[in-house]
Amino acid sequence: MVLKMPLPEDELVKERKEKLAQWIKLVGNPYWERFSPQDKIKKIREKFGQIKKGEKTAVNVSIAGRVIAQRAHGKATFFDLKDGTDKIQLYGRFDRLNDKYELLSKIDIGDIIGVKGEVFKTHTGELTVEIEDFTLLAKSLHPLPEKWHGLQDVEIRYRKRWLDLLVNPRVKEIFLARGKIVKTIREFLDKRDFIEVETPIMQYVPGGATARPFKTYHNALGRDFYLRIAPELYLKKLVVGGLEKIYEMNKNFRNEGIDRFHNPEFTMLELYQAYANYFDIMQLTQDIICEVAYKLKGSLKVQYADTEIDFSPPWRKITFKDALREIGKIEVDWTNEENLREVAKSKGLNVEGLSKSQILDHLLDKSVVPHLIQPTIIYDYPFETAPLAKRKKEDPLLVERFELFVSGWEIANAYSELNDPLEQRERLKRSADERFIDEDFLEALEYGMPPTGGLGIGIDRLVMLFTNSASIREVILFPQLRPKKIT
RNA sequence: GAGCCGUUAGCUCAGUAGGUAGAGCAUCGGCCUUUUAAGCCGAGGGUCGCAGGUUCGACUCCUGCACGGCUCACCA
Repeated sequence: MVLKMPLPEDELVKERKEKLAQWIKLVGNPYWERFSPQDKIKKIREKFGQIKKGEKTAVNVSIAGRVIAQRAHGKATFFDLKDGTDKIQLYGRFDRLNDKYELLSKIDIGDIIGVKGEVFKTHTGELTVEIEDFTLLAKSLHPLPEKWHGLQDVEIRYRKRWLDLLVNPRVKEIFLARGKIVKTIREFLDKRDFIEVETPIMQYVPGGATARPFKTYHNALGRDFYLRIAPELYLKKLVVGGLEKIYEMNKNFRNEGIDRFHNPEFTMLELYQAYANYFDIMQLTQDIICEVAYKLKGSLKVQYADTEIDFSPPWRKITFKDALREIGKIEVDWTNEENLREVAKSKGLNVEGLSKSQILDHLLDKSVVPHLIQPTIIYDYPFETAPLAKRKKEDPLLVERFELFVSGWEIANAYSELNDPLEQRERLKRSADERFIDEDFLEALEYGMPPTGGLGIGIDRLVMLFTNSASIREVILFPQLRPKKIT
């Protein structure tokens, strides 16, 4: 399978290559040029935005960026130049540039140039830099997508994200927001004395969840590895080691279906706090997400699609049992497996070959979760649904677990960690594939892990919510697509 | 994995009840020294996703395939 498409030698590319060759002959190799812009366009706009129409500033600036539009008028030419901060109009005139004006006509849309010149405002009120000198720094050998409609083809947008970012301003906004969300979370946790750690992505035993893993092979060690499906077990080993407040912003890999909520590699925040339980973690989750909303939107109300989501605390909290009954309209005694299966069937679920915990999950997913538009916490799950969670003292058939749902999706999953090593061994044996039991983890627990609260937040979905994105692919820079086969 | 929809110029899109294609932007040439989706005149650019089939003739109809989107299934 050929993954790389050769540059199509179409007319447009040929023309630009010829222009580059001409430029090298006349001026020199642009790729060797150096240019240190002293100014940023946004700053220039802030400083001079208010000057009058036709006013000249006598202030020279030096800026660099990409040409995104051109309007030639014979002996005068306008360009729009975009740097990392903003865009501004350039104006070049023959009687100022003389011989160099001819070179200016060799500049194409897409080229990266450095410019020195005076800031002024045109008669029509457009803040402009009059070109006194300019340098080509990189030639664009391909035409840019159209200025007005941008790049619409989602497939090209994802495969050639550089183009998407260049011409679709909203895309840049999404990823700036993503960066800000992640930064906000880090700052929040740092302030509360959490330590950021990194644990192995290549694991011998893929634990902490039950998704299908990706497999790989290490030559020198001569054995298989799995890409992690969750960092959970490693993080708890660190809690045993005395790191009492830790988090990892972790990429996970799950070998499952791809849809608008699932990418094979995705980002989670996982954190652990010793001497906390799931109620402490509920509070923490609420605090983190409210902080994100404030920092990003300046408000706890967020528009998603045609719904306003209000993160104002306290969030609705309801037990698993009540959620099934009140929201899902399901009356079931799940301690009676017969009854559970019957009820699930009557709700249209195909329960063939499903375990009890899977049926419980499906019941919740089908009948309850879609109704949870405003932030809702469901807590006290049947113990079968979470083999790493601690049982409730008052009702050992339940575990101290909660999940946060917003907009009908799961955003966070958390529990009081099971720290009884003997029970943990039993619970894992019962629920997991023998091969996938991490003995090191169990041994670590045997040394004694303090009572601990743990939390996982799906970062991609959180970013979807806060950027009003319909698909996870919109918030991942390079989402997974099939390689395009070229014959 | 299944169903539905999509794929036409570099980009955004029309189109043919079956007679081998158009526009705008971009590009090239000409005019134009304050335009800004600049304007005016002219030009080039397409194996209509790929491969078969039906037909005198397929971009159009049929089948298969590829890639993408949505829905479902799968999925801690």
